[in-house]
Amino acid sequence: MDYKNTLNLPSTDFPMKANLKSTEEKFLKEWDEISLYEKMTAKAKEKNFKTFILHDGPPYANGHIHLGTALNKILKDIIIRFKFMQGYYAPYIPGWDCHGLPIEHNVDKSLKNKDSISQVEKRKLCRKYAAEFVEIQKAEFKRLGSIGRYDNPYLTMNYSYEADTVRKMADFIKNGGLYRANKPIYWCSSCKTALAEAEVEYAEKTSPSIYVKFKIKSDLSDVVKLPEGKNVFAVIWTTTPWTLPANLAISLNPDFNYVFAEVNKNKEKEIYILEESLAEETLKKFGFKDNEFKILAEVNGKKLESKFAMHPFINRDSILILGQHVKKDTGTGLVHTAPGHGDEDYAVGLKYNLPAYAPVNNEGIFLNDVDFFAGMRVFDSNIHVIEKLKEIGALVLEEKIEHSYPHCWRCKKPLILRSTKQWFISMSINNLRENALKTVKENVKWIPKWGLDRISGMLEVRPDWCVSRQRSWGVPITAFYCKSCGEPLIDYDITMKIADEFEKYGADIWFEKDADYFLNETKIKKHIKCSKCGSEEFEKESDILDVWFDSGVSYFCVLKNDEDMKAIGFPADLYLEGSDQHRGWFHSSLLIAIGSQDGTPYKSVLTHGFVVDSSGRKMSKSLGNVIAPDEIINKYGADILRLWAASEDYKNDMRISNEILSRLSEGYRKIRNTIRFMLGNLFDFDDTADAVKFEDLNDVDKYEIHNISLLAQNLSRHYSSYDFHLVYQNIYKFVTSFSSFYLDVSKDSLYVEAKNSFKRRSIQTVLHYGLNILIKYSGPILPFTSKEAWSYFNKKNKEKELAFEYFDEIDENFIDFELAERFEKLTEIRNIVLSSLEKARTEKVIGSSLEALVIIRAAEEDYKLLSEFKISELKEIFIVSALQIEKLGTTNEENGEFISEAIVELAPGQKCARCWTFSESVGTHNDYNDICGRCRDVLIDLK
RNA sequence: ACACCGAUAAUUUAACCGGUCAAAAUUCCCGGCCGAUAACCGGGCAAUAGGGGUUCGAGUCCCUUUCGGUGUACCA
Repeated sequence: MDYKNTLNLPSTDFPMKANLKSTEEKFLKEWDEISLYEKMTAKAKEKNFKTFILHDGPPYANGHIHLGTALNKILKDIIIRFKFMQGYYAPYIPGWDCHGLPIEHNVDKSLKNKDSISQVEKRKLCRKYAAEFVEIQKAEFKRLGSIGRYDNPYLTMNYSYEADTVRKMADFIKNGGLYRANKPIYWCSSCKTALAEAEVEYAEKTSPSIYVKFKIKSDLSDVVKLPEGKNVFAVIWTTTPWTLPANLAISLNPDFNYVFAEVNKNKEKEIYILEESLAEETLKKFGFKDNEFKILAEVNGKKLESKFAMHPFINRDSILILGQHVKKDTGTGLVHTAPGHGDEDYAVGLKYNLPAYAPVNNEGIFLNDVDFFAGMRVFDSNIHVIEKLKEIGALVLEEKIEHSYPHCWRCKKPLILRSTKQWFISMSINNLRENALKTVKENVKWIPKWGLDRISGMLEVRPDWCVSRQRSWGVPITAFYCKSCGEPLIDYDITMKIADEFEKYGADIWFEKDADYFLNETKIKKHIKCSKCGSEEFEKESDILDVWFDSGVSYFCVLKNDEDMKAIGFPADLYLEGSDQHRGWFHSSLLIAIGSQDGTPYKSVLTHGFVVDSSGRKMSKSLGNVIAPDEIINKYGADILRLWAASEDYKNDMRISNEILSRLSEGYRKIRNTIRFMLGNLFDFDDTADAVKFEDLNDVDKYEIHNISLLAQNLSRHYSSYDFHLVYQNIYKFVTSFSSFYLDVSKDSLYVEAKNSFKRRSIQTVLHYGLNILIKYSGPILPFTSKEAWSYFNKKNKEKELAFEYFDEIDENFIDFELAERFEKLTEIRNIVLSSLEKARTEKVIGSSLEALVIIRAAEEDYKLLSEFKISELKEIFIVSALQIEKLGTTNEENGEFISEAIVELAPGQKCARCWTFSESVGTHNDYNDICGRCRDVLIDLK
């Protein structure tokens, strides 16, 4: 007879095969229909939960998302979902960075003739372009399972955001932090704009490396005694020959000593000035042999201050000045100084009242009044400058040098330093630098903690923030210039009024109306006059703000001014971005918030590493190792991608490859299958009617309740400290051990015992308890799979959506370490039994372990432990049909301890056709002669 | 150039403050089961990047080399 139908075999419709792609798409539609996120927030608000604010750093609205952005969004989503389930009100407002050069670039590229279009029209195109990518990325983020206020995100190009950006700038006008100056800044000749430090990339570049001699004009007799009639030269080194036309000085270090070396040059003797320690080496480099040069004298650098040299090819003096920036690791110890083309040059030039002379236009072309090189592009001119130097005999040596050189982050072309008039936010006014350094140390938790060192290091050395850009697509700097004298006018009240205009019409209005509109027609202020010349005619500033200012102001626009965030949003509990944002968004947000006296914008800052390939190299098109999120989602599903994001420690770089993903899918399948098996065994279980009280549970069951409760506590802890890889690790470890021990052991009772038997209900109670925890704690990481599992989980009073559920408090009574210890010791004995069974199996004594009779010859301690259990219990735990326990003699001594051993024989009796256990009771019943007594009782009961 | 981070079996992750033979799982190999079956169970193989040092004891601390990543930057 076939007894299969009399067993309680697992039954569930939860499919074994996930088919994630299509179920995910189905669920996304459902979530959209029921407005999942809105319901979650409404519910949390209603319950007056504590708040948790994760402020989204805006990705740039250009192009499709890549794995890096996907990783970031997934991590954020895990946190948001966890916080909600933990009973927080955790509103999440995603944002996008919409202004800026890259978008303007792409719009320019799409135009046939970019100069034929007005600024206003171009801005419209940029807005449209950005809006399109916001929609594309929004769909891509939602596809990852990310939830948030996607219906109403923050966009830096929203009118209200643009207005708030200007209002925040107004704070800097008011407190004097914003100033205008003519000084060297990074300039991209191709993009024709100034750039900030955050927009500069360093790349290897080959440059000329030349030594040039400047003839000394001044009389040096008061300093040093030299032979009459010899020309004296200051020898400098530079890698940017094109800056020589702008040379105004030569810098020496006041702490260095300089030698006068006589050299034999074409049978004539001339004298070179070089730094003492570098002289010999350098002269040899120039080709002079030991007997071809002679050191005549040595003087301190200070002595040469304010002497004059002659510019090699321009009729102008070059003054010798002193500066600490002169080093002796490279060069000659004499530094060519062009205050218009270098930071240090500018700084030292200030002391000597040298102008920031930079005769180069915005395309990087020499102005018309530059002798010899007018009209040339600066980098092209290098070779001509060298030619010129050769021609006039001023070139001492020419080489090539490979060095890292600043490049534009957008067009990847080399940058130049060029002094122009720009707007800056001062690091010193209002003690910005000092205050920022103080607050990052005292008020922010950095995870990992080296984040503090990183941002502090940057804050310590960074120059004033150049915030103006010579482009169209952005928020204008609301300054004016007097038409007759050029004096700038920038005013707090006017700016605040302009902000109101932006609120209504967007920043576009700045480009549509003329200066008069803002200054007079709007009645902002009447009859404004130039403070310098009294003229009433003004023109508008054409510069816009750095996009880092836009995004940096997000805490203000979103956390302080958004309807949903007001009063609860500031400061944020958490900022979470890639570790490159220490110089980006973390930095700009901080400077703005501190600079405008709003306080620290974040309480903690969490950073993650970058996505790299399986061998640890970064993904790049040229290496061909780029994987698109889309590809992974279609092949494996978003839950697998999320599991990947959770499974690795994101504080380091995150490796990804097809192999890694397919390994991960195995892990996923294990978790899914265990859930499925648990579901299958609960098909007839009603938790309110059938659950066994904890006190009454069998010991093994109590032991598992202990394990599960401990698991829940650990998971909660790891989630709270954002250690998702430990969450995954723990879930996974639990699932495998639970499956191979408890589930395996329980199968017999679950299948064979009567449906409503205590034993079966006791186990089901554990399964129900465990499944509830397993599904809930998988929720933040695997929202799709756990939603699906949840829908099959029969529990009274449960929410339809897992996302509406909360984690349950763990009853401390469920945790019993003493009990656990007993079972852990028992597990050791079980392992001995299992290995004996394995041996017997190899020897073909048995196949299934149920064919076995096990005789345990137990050592003293083990014997004591075993006698605390009933034989029937132990039989189940070892999954054998018969068991005998004996005390061990004196053999088997190892390290002075007695080790228990197990002997395996074929079990007596016959195999029960129903439960497969071997029993002597099989064949003793007339009514059911092929089954055991236990099964017979169950069947009789069934009737 | 400098600073910081990282490198654990074929793969991915563990190992608290330095403490016993470095823990899992997946892959692979061997076997069982055929009532979770594109499943389940048992067994086996296999690692601290290289070299030094501190220590009774080091994956863990220090130095160094290699590789990878990130950041900083006045190489004029």
